[in-house]
Amino acid sequence: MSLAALVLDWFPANARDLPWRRSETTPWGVLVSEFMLQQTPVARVEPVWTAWMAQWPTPSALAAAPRADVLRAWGKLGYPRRALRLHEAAGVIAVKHGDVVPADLDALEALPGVGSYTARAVAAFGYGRRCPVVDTNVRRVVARAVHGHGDAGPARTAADLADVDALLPPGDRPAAVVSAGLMELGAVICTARAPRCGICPVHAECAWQAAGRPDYTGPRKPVQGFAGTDRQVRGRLLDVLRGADGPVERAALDAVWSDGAQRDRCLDSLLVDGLAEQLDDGRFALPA
DNA sequence: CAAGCGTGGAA
DNA sequence: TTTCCAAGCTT
Repeated sequence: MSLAALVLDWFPANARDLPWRRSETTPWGVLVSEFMLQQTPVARVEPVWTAWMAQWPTPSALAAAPRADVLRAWGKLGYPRRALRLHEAAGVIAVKHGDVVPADLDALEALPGVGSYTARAVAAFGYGRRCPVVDTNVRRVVARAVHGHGDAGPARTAADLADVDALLPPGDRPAAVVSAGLMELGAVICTARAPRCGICPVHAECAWQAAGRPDYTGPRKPVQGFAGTDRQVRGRLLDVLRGADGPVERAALDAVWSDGAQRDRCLDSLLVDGLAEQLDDGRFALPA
């Protein structure tokens, strides 16, 4: 039995019941979920996605909202520039695509905040197309099950796509199911640390098992620090703006970080990014 | 192309 | 406590 066939058997019966996977979810709902899931755990996304879709069920609905509302709804998901890009993308979809999320890869990738992964995920999960989807989960599953390595090394974009393309069955529907299944496998079974090989549906066909599960010896991705970085400072500044009912005095922002030079630099960068605005009276607020 | 971009749960 | 990591994108 092939890897794809094993995944095809396993996934429908074992898939987590995530709200964006339900049959009534629109491609717009899928796109929103993919934005939120970029570098962010499923558990944190679920409640935000549900509230978001209730408030903005279509691209045009989101596009009509003030950025401040969008940033508050995004809450503490992290990387708030994603929220602005989703807002922008919604505007493009509303005016250039008749309020319908495009199914075409090139049109999808032209949207702000949509790269190769997100475009392919929308095509596969939103439209049921046969379209190789390569994320960190899939790369790890392929590295192990196909290549017998302990983990995926640095991305090899074209080769990664070819690897996955070679796994997918020919039809749109089964290929889309396998794509979702490969991601699910990487998320819940073939995990980065402590993979659950004992209950893995692909165990019998896994090259890593066959090779005796050798350790990964390649280069490790350096883990990003956080404490003391601009990212932390920006997060604190934005948290003040999100939590305030209206504009805040500079003093309220000064209080969140003692290093004035770093604080000023971060506040400037938030203004540049469109995540904050300064009013004529000198106070600061989320953008209108 | 390497670096920068948030946040918080789990090991 | 510290470290690692979670469905990437942009410049």
